[in-house]
Amino acid sequence: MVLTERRATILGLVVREYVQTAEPVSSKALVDRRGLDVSSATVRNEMARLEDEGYITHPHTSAGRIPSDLGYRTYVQSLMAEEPVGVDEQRTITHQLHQVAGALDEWLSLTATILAGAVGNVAVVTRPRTVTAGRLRHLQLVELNPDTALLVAVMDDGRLRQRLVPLRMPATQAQLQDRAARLNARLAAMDGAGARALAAEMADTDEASIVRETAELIEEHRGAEETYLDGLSRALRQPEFADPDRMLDAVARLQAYRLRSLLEGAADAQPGETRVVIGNELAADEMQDWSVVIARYGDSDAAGTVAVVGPTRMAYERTIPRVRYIASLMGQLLRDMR
Amino acid sequence: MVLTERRATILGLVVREYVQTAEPVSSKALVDRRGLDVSSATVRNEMARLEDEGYITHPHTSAGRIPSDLGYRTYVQSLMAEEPVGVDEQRTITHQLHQVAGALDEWLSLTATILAGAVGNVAVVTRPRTVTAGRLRHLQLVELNPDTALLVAVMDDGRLRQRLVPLRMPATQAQLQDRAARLNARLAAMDGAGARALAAEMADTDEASIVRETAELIEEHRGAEETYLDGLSRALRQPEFADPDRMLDAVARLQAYRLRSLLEGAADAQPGETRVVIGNELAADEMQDWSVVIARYGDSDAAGTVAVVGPTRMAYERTIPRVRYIASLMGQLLRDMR
DNA sequence: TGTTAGCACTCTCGGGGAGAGAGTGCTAAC
DNA sequence: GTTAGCACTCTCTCCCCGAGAGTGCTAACA
Repeated sequence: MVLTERRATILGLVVREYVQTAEPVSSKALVDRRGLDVSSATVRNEMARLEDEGYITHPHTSAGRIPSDLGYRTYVQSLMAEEPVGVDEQRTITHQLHQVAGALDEWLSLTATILAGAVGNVAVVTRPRTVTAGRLRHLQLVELNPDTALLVAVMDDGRLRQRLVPLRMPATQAQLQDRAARLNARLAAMDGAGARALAAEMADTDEASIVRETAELIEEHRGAEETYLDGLSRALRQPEFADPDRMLDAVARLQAYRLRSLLEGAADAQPGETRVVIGNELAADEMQDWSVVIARYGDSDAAGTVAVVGPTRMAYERTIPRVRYIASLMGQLLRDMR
Repeated sequence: MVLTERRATILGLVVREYVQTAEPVSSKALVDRRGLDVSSATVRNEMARLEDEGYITHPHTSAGRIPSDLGYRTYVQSLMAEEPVGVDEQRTITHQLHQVAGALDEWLSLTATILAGAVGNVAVVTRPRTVTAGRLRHLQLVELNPDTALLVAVMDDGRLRQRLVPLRMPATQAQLQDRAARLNARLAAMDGAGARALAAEMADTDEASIVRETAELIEEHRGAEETYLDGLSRALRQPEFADPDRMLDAVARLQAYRLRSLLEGAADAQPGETRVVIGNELAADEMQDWSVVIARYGDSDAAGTVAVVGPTRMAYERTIPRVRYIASLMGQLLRDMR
């Protein structure tokens, strides 16, 4: 059964009104506040049909309607008009972003803060990862004391990893420098397995153990995903968290490391594409009240994720374009960096 | 007016009982559950005196007593018997800690998690900083593409900082290497001001701009404090946060960057010393319901902070020795690293 | 003089209406 | 197909009341 035009209008109004007020929407409220030119009785009839078809529900008999997940989905898919990011807002955002150009991690964390502020929900940003994700670009050895050196690895996604390595033979900085240069020649662009293989075929010297440590660093790096999150305390002010149990639940759930499963859903998305996952569409059973708006940024060389996480009652028409905008900005900045 | 022995006993019992139950403590409860061998009427008399002297208070006429900040202070100072960290607990902790030896940042974040788990409150750990805090140990240049290099600075506290530098003259990795070696000779152990002065007296070349960027990195690094925090969602389960407003307030307040003022109070503490700051002793007016147990770890070369933050109703006898134990472990590990 | 039993008093907390209000679904008329 | 009217349902809030917990005071006792 396809939605008649009027029912679609009413559904749209129900969603907008509910998103704004967080109260079940009555037929009368729609007529009075949204200027429908039919009577509330007609609206009630239509609402009953919408409920039959699964777009809205009833918390109890004498309450207004709230959108179901299907209702939100339909709204996002075909009823909503996106609210574009205004010129002023664009200017503010780019201005804030350019404050810290140069240091990727500060820049990512700032992006999460800006996005969270723009949409009033929790924002998550992941550091861009290269497709190969885990090849060495360069390594360096720094003398700390006669029998310890600091091994610094620059990975192909521009991230650094460090580790202390004990030296059996004391070495000066100049000697370490030479050694690093030699190893760079052999290890450049290698992945963990390659480095491991190389270490295996070397004699048991300090150099072999450095190669072994490097292999470990590379593999460690492959698995590590760095996420930046902000906006929690503001998101918790929303009425869905008025109950302390729910609030506690949200806090526990939004620990960065638990978000991964939420973000995985968009791993295959193309940069430029923005996905919306609503309520029961989320794989995680215990997150049925949540929605995620998610986009990938970057290009075929290196890509990361930007997302907004919040209750299903979310201002999708604001959130979606803002996630998209931030993602495109980040893609641009990432290109500029190279 | 000095506390009589019996009043001291009663105060101690009130604190212990209240910490355990989170309910105001009645005279009857003390006699029944804590085995005092006087009548509840006598206890009531003593409680009235304790209240006159400011050690305990009354939420309302017909409720039991709860400790005041002075009551907790007295308890911590002279009534409490510390609950030592058991052998099993020690083993568990050291075992967990040794899982990640080698990578300082993972190790710090794990420490926060372990401590939070051990005391059931929020734990905060800061990365050790050197006293000079902001001298360069070593710099390195890595070629990214013909006109950009990655500047990697190893700071004297072992932390890395990176920045992209544009090159006017394209350079190969080998050339960059030479350049880095030359600059290292001139910049070694310099602070930000020194590097800045050096840049000023150099001709306007790529090298000068690298030195300038390095100066900025050093100064940036000086100001940066890295804090690791864990245990929030567990701490929020305590009854003091049953009210959603209070919970929200706590979440907003415990954002890592707001904790600095709390931790500053112990900046002058010696490693080995554990400080307790209770309620109104905290400088921050809006944190009067909170207590902080704090210790410094490290030595005269490099030191950081370990702290537990929670409601004034805190199991001090458990928390204090655990903070101290973790701090001493960290000091040890830090020594081993060098 | 310190301790204790007894008792009146105070305050909170939870449950149980009761009434107001909001909103629906249905019916009948237009 | 639309609408007015109306009975009905359900929640929400307020208020009241009784139970219970705990105190402070007084007077008796050791």
